[in-house]
Amino acid sequence: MVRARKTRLADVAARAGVSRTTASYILNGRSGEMRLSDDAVARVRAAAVELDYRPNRAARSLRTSQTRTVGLVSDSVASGHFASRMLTGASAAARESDHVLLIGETDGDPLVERLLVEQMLDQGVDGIVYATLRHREVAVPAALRQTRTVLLNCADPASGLPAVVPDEHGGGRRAADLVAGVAGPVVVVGDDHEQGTHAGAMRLAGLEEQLAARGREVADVLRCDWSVAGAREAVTSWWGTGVRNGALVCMNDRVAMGVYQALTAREAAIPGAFAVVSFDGSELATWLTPALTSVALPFAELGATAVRLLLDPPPGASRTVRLEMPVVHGGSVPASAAVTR
Amino acid sequence: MVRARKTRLADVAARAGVSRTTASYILNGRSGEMRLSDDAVARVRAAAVELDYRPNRAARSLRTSQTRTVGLVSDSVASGHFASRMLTGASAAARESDHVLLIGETDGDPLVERLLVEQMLDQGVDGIVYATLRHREVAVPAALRQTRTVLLNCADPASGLPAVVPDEHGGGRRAADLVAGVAGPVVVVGDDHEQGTHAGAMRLAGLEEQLAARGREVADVLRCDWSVAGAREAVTSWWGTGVRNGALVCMNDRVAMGVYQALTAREAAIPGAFAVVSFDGSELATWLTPALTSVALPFAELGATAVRLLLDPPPGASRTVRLEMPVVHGGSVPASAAVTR
DNA sequence: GCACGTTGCTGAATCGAATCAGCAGCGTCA
DNA sequence: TGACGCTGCTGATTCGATTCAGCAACGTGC
Repeated sequence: MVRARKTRLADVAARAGVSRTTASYILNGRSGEMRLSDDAVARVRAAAVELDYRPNRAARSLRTSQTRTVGLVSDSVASGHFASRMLTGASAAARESDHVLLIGETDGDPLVERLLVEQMLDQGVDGIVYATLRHREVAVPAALRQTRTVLLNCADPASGLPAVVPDEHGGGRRAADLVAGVAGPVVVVGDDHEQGTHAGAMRLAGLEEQLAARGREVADVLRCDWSVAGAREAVTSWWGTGVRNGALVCMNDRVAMGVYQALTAREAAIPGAFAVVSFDGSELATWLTPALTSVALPFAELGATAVRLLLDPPPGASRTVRLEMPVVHGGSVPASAAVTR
Repeated sequence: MVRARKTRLADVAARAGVSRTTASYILNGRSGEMRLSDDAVARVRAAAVELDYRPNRAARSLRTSQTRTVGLVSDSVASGHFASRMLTGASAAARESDHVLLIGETDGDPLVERLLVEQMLDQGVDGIVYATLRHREVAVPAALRQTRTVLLNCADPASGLPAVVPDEHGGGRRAADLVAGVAGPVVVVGDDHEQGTHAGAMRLAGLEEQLAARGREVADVLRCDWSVAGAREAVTSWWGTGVRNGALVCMNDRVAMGVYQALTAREAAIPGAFAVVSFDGSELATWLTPALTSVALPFAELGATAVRLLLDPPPGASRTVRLEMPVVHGGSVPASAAVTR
């Protein structure tokens, strides 16, 4: 806690033998806007280094009303096991642009949300990323109108705010490509049970579309919530239909874990009898045996993209950026089933 | 983006018919330090509400050199599947005290770490929480000396900085209590392979101590890294020793998952033949069948406690706060084995 | 030798809140 | 009536950087 008296701009200016004005312009890289001798520029630069000058952000913010600060408000992204990587990506991207990332969670409470947004606005954030744990529709709080906002992993059709989301539809098509060559029926496990969640419906739509393009179809959709137990039970009762091979497309990795449990208990071989593919690409996919082939949510990239979009908005940008969902290959699909485009 | 011209303290003062000084004292709850009429106080309060006055943080920070901002620097906490809850707890605790939480990750890169800490110091954070994904020893960067610092999930013996960590030793004793009544040998899966990691050694020490107190002992320690595959293989080769019942104490939930896979493949019943307990208490524990009984890392509490310790340091505080690891009960230990203290 | 343009800077105001030092006005008391 | 003390405030400065407007000093041309 030995904090020496900080050097101010005035100290640098004095040491370089120029005025604060001159020093300010030089250190902000705006010496071109003034006629300044190379000598003066060099002296100021040297003085800044020698004195280890670091501008006082509060003073700068007061003058410029910019804080080099980005807020990220979410329902519960930090609590999410995998979605928290959005924070990793977002904070890295903020750092790239010499900003810092402020985070806060509302846990879905609208009152907390309002207070949190106001708190961030009070702090003078340069913009806010509004994120959700699950890809879904939202209605953002009105206070967000007071600053620049980018939605992350969600959409607010009413507001028309720019958004960064995973390309669930494209992901569905990828899943189709993975299983198109598999013998036996293609069965989806876990329909879109969650109100307002985009993921399920869009993945399914992409899957069906691309399967159709390959002359295949979804034979069955097993209804269950997106949980291990739900999927296990769904597959267990479906087992009674007598199907003994095919492809099981799971709506997320937890569902796939339930599917593994159900199949393993019945000594059905993966990928021998059943190919299994999934969505999420979480670490869980690598823990299963065989490792699960999963169409991944690029969370870190999503977070980083949202922050970049907030800080340097491209001129005539499209309002919604959809990021590709890459396939993380495991061993749950027979190699022979791979269909190249 | 319709941002009306903000109301300043001067506006409030004018509307209330007092000076800025008076308004400032009243709005900061320091009217007691001055002799002020109840009437003036009421008028200022009313004016502030009517004008929706919100102090400019930059101006306040410039004057007071406090920012109501806390930094959290970590190696890769946000990327951790479960440890990211430290962020949840930390940001909630920050909000409680009208602070906001700044986060940044270094990914273990010392250069990035230095830059990140400097960036946060430049921002004028009121303090920094230095966190690690795994509970281990660290050597904090020198720049942290410039501000108040609390370590989270790590310790730096050299610095003597206050720290908040899980009570791994106590957790080990809890695990002992869970399995002390189980028939058959107590076997530990996953020794402390990671350099500088505290968790393994301390859990094991607590386990052995409490088992001894109950007249039991650790029969075997299976060496493996703390991964699903490592644990699965370790148990698989241990199977050759012919032991067909007992208790398997896993060093974390992923290890337990590997143990489940190995046991299930051999049709060894859990908890019938083998009781399984673990450490972490992550969501993974609930995904396994039967649900895993696990001694939990209270990540959210750890994060919250660290921030509280930073913001209101108790006077003669002990330097290291150890938080209890609560048991999350699943079905992987036979009910009869429970030993009450 | 004087007007004029260019070069190379500087002075002073500003952002908005916090805070120290001080000061009218009134009542009281001798 | 004048000294004194109390009440209830206010003026002016400060924090540190940004930025507009302006101005010496010098060279050049006529």
